[in-house]
Amino acid sequence: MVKRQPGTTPTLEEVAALAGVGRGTVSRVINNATGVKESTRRAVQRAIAELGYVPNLAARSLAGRRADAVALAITEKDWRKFGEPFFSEVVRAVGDALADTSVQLLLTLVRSDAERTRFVEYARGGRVDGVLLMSVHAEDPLPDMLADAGLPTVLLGRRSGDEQVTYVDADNAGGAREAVEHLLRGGRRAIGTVTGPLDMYVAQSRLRGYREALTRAGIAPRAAWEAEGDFTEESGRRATAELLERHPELDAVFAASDTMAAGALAALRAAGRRVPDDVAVIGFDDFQLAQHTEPLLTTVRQPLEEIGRAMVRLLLEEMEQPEVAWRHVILRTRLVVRGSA
Amino acid sequence: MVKRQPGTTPTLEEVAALAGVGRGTVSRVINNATGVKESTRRAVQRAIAELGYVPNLAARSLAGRRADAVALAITEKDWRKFGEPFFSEVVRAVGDALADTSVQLLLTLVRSDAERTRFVEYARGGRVDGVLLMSVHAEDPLPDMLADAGLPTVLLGRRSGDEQVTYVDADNAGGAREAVEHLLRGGRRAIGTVTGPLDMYVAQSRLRGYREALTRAGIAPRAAWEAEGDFTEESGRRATAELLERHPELDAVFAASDTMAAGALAALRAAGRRVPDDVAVIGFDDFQLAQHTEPLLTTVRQPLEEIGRAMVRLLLEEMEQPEVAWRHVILRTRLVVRGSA
DNA sequence: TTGAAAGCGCTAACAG
DNA sequence: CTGTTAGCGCTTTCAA
Repeated sequence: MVKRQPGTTPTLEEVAALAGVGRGTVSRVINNATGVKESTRRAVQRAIAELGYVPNLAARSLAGRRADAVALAITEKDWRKFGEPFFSEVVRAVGDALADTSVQLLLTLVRSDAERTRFVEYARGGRVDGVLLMSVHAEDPLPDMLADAGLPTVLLGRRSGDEQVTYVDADNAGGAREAVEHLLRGGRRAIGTVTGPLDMYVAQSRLRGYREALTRAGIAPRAAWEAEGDFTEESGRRATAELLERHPELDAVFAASDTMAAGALAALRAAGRRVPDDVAVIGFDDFQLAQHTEPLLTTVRQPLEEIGRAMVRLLLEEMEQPEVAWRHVILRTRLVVRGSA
Repeated sequence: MVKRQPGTTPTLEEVAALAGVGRGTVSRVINNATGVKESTRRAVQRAIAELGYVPNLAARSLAGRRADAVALAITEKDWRKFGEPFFSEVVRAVGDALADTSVQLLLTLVRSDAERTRFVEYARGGRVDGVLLMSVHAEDPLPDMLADAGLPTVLLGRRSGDEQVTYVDADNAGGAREAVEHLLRGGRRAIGTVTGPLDMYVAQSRLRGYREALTRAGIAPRAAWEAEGDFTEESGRRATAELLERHPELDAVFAASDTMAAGALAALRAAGRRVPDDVAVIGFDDFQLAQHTEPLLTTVRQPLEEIGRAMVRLLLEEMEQPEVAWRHVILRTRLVVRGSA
């Protein structure tokens, strides 16, 4: 690695010389500052065009202490998950939220300790104005490392009930409760659930919502009606198959993710059950992939667009109000009824 | 957006003061330069630890004209493709290739003209040392914009036969030829193909390889045996179904991607054909997802790990030898025989 | 409305 | 081996 041909890139100074103005004036023009005579502005712009000038961002951030970039770090050792719709949809949502700003979105992978160290140095080094984190596991120290360094940081989802870092989350318990209440209204009573991995807070919350709904309806939750998955389709299939075998009397299943709901459907059909006449299925829609499941599937919709927007908004607030220790935003989910579950 | 609390972050100067040395010495220590007495080195490191010092990267790149970061830009309007294994595998491969360097990998999305402009300014602004591009469409001006700006740029795949930007590609024609030759050796004669989108060079190359194999075997290629897909599973299914309907005599199918091969398998089975007794299928393995297809499927393996390494290597060469206009590397594919196709 | 000047924090030469 | 110095290219006062 060696310096790119020096002198090749025109500097602000050269633009100023060509336009016959001072450097300050050129700076004002490229930053759209007010108080520049229209004629000089045009002269400067002509010079910029002639030289093909592009501002050096390193110099700009050094002088202006702003990077005009934010990182979206993906901290997932299991790289296969990167391909999942949930991830790409979140990336899209955040990208859309930043679409008409001048802030460059940088996705980074943080899979190992070495990568974590490198990323923290990168972020603390002032190359980004803030960091968005998704898919953070409960034991991950990265959020605290960043927050302690004074970097604006926003999590998607929380690591525990008393997360001490700014986050955006969906109302997981409420959404799950609503789903199960829908089943109850439809006359179902023996409702099982396929949970997410229970070391994740999101999975705990959805399970809690499921139990609350049953309790409120006067039905005592039964551990035997709960089977744990890991948010993959295969786990949904397996967990549902187990559930059915142990409890043929189940007349509905609440799956804590859309992917697992797809697996649940497959398992039910494989077992010769009709859906939903025989057994109804509701999933928690992580990623708006309704078209991949079935039209008869009623789901709880997690508003990823809004989550993306909220993350960006919180990040801006973090930057502007460093006196706030942290803030939390919970977004409402929505029950989407399709078919007659 | 507002400056992060100024003065909050210790500078190299403060470290030097605390350690009682000059700034140059501190710089040497943090850059692992040789020629520093062990005792002073330790003193400096103690000061660094005490202050929690982290180098300011903007200042470093300004002074040193190096960003220590490279961008991997994903120029794909159709964002769904981001979730495909090919993409995530390439990202992983490049990430692995950079794993034990101090170079930070930054993924960026370039979906619109606005994003393209923003990214070019970012890259030209000196925030990255080079750019890797994947999934570049034939008409995309981005590679030329970057290369013209003097930025080291490496494409994954080429846009045409005489690509004038550095790229890494697989031997698509050779791989396809090998696949078809394998079918011929197995006694198949009526071999159809499902091609990729023919406005992409990679699809043209694989089609060419297919035709060459037939020609060499004394079989005249027939347009009617060729059906166009778009690298998706669904298109593979549809194209294969068409092929079979028009030409029930086909005894083998070469699919120009693994995804389409999966679709081809489904179509064959739906049509009641047995695989491979009745009709054999070979796919071009973009993404090493063999486990998702079938054990009986023989594939052409595209070496993504090596492609990632080669891209990184070429990028480094671009940086070191700006006098080379461009360079091309074609990697060998490998026929992986599973089952009896 | 504009020019001049003072840094931003670091690297790299150059003296010692 | 180590301190000093001169920038890197830009933003931002401060005068004019």
